Amino acid sequence: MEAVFLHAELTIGRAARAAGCTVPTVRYYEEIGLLSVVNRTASGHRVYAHSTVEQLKLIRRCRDFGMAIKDINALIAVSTSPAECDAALALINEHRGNLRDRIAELKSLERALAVMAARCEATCVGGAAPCCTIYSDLAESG
Amino acid sequence: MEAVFLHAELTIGRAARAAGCTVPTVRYYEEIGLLSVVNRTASGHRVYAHSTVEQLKLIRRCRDFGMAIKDINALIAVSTSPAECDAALALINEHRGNLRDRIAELKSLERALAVMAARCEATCVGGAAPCCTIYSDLAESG
DNA sequence: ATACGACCTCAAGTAGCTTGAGGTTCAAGC
DNA sequence: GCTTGAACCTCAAGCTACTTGAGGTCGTAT
Repeated sequence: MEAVFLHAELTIGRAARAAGCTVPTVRYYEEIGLLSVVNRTASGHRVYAHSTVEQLKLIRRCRDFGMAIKDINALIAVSTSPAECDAALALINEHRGNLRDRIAELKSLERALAVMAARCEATCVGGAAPCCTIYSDLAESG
Repeated sequence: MEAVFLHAELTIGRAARAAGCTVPTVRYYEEIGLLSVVNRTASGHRVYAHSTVEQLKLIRRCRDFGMAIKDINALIAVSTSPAECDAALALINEHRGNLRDRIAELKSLERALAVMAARCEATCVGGAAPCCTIYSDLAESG
């Protein structure tokens, strides 16, 4: 008897692979209540229905988007009440704003580092100036 | 006697403000050995010399740049051996690469979210479509 | 029969701090 | 000289989002 798992039901390992995360991560999501508690085989192994795997994929995708778990919980919460499209859209747009802010921040950091590297290369020619500009640049507010 | 602290020596509160972080953070840096152990007054209050405050500023600036503490430790380590400009520059450039990768990643996420939001606005006109596209978009691999 | 991978639970570790409890010390005003 | 309130002290625990490890069971292929 090997057909214990129907085509739509997966072990935790296969569910994790389908969602692109690790097995302990899946168990962790269940533990904190982000993923609904799943059925078990007689021996205690978890069995994942197709819909649960979809839920897991959604969670992973949101995490990959940099969303915090509490925000994903909020998104899932509004998804359970039908036609709460406005709320979902608002959450998505809020997160877009966060992303844009973070991108701008990182860009300015990268520019500052580029300036520092260029100054070092110009000043510490030969690679052995004891007065390397990098440390003084780092210590300055900028 | 109020001139216990010379003009170059600061309390932990002033040092933290100078570096733009909190007091517990400064103590934490000392605890983990990132910041050197400082002198104390007779009553046990920490006293920060100008050079220590500069070191703290450097640490905070690197953290603001998104560098991990172990990387900052490496940078400080090369800074103690004179003329290790090459090593410092290599660390900086490595971090620039990390930053650029992260920026590209976030940009693609933002684009994907923008597409999702646009699709929702186009499909769920009126804000109450029960078939909102956001959830199916999120569940898809993208 | 035996090996081996995949599964199980529970506990602790990770980064980089923050927060809280409970108690001194300092500087200023009266 | 006394009191108030801010700033300091230590130690411990909490936070996010997981990962890692120990020690054991289950499933299946040979």
